Amino acid sequence: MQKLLSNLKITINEKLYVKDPETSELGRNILKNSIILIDEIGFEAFTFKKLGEKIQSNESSIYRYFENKHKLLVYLTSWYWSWIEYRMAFATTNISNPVEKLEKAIILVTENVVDDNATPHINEGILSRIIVEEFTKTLMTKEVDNENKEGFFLVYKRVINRIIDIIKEVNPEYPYAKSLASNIVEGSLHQHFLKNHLKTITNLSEKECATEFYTDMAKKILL
Amino acid sequence: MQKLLSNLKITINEKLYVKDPETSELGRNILKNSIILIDEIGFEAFTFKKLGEKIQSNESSIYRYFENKHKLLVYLTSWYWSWIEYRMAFATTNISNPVEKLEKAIILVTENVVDDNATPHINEGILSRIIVEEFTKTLMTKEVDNENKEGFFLVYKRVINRIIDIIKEVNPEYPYAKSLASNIVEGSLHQHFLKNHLKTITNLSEKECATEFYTDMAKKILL
DNA sequence: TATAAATTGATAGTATTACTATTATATTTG
DNA sequence: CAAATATAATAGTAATACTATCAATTTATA
Repeated sequence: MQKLLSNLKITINEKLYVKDPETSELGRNILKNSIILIDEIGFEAFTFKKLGEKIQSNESSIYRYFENKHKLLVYLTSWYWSWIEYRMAFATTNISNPVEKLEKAIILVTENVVDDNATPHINEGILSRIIVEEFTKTLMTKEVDNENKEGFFLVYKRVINRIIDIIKEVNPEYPYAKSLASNIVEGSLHQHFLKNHLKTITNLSEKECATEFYTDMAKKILL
Repeated sequence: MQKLLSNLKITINEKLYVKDPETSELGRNILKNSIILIDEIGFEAFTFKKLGEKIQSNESSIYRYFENKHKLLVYLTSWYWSWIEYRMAFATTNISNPVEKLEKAIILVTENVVDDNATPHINEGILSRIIVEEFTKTLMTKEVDNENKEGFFLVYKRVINRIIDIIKEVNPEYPYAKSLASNIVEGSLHQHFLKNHLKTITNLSEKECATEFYTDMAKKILL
């Protein structure tokens, strides 16, 4: 549980952890350094043993917080989408013009993320790199249907549903609001991946974000 | 659905295999059954030992064809994109109207794939399911930059480049031809994934394909 | 303050994975 | 028919992904 504003907390599905990592120093250390280590060596090479060495703690202690590294990754990605959802609620509230609301929402899911100093043990900038490189791996497993039933991806779906609702406000006649919303969110991650690794098949340049491309897309489709 | 010309052989980057699997019975058996087994149990659980048991051959024999399961998966996905590229060349050649050409290209990368009987050891229908569930994993590794230099993803990029060229023919003023093309190809895979697993955030229904959504998108953006 | 309870650390152990190496046995080809 | 090549069988290694046990330490509570 993380305080953002004084009264707002990020809550993560209890099934994702054995012991809530936000409740202890070791737990917060696991979160902080797993983000750094996954970013450094990639999720495939990441192990609890290596993390234990990094934080000068024991492998077995980490297992008391997370059953396995997959659930840790789902935890981290859930945290990220909660953080996006929270900021999206803020950014779009009290805006009456639906087009403007959509613009704000698209900015949030397409921009380059920088660290938000409100959470000392989570570096959102690094976490967003993990989202780009590893998020789809949390979905693309043989367990996805069971995990979906358990609510592992609820926050992610909630972010997309918020965008779906705004799209419907902008143009109630458009028949593919759901696909457009999920396409923008997932597509933006993919465009960021391409700009880092397969530069020839994206228009995004090194430090550019995907906002212009997807804002242009949404407006041409909906208006 | 077109058939491959009888004398046409799909050529794959030589760095992806130790011994060309197309040149022997065992090799073709590896290809055929790896597709079936990966589809059945998922790429994470797939091992050369299990494949050896399935084809009544030995783990060590499979290692003489492929260095590791990652390269086998890249081989299979390269095969798939070559097959798509070949059919796209056929489907779009001799069509003078760029919009019609784009429609044909979009159909090829968004439709539901059924087996093409021309290749007895590759079931394209099953292979396309693997593409939906596993393709991004071939890209999203820490080795992506090296492997990209080695040309592992050339065929995939060639398919996208073909679509980029058609988009430019349709509308030379549009500034995001590359991102639109890569978004359609990757996005279509993602929409198919969502219709199978996270149905609430896509408009595609069970047996529907992504053609309508992306054709509509391309036309609204480009025309 | 004493004691119980919970947390963490250290060590050991297991099954599986991802290979490599060796040798024997088929099969193909020249 | 001999030589070359391909495959099968077996063994072995290091790493991974855990589980279990027990001791040491910290924290809570009566």
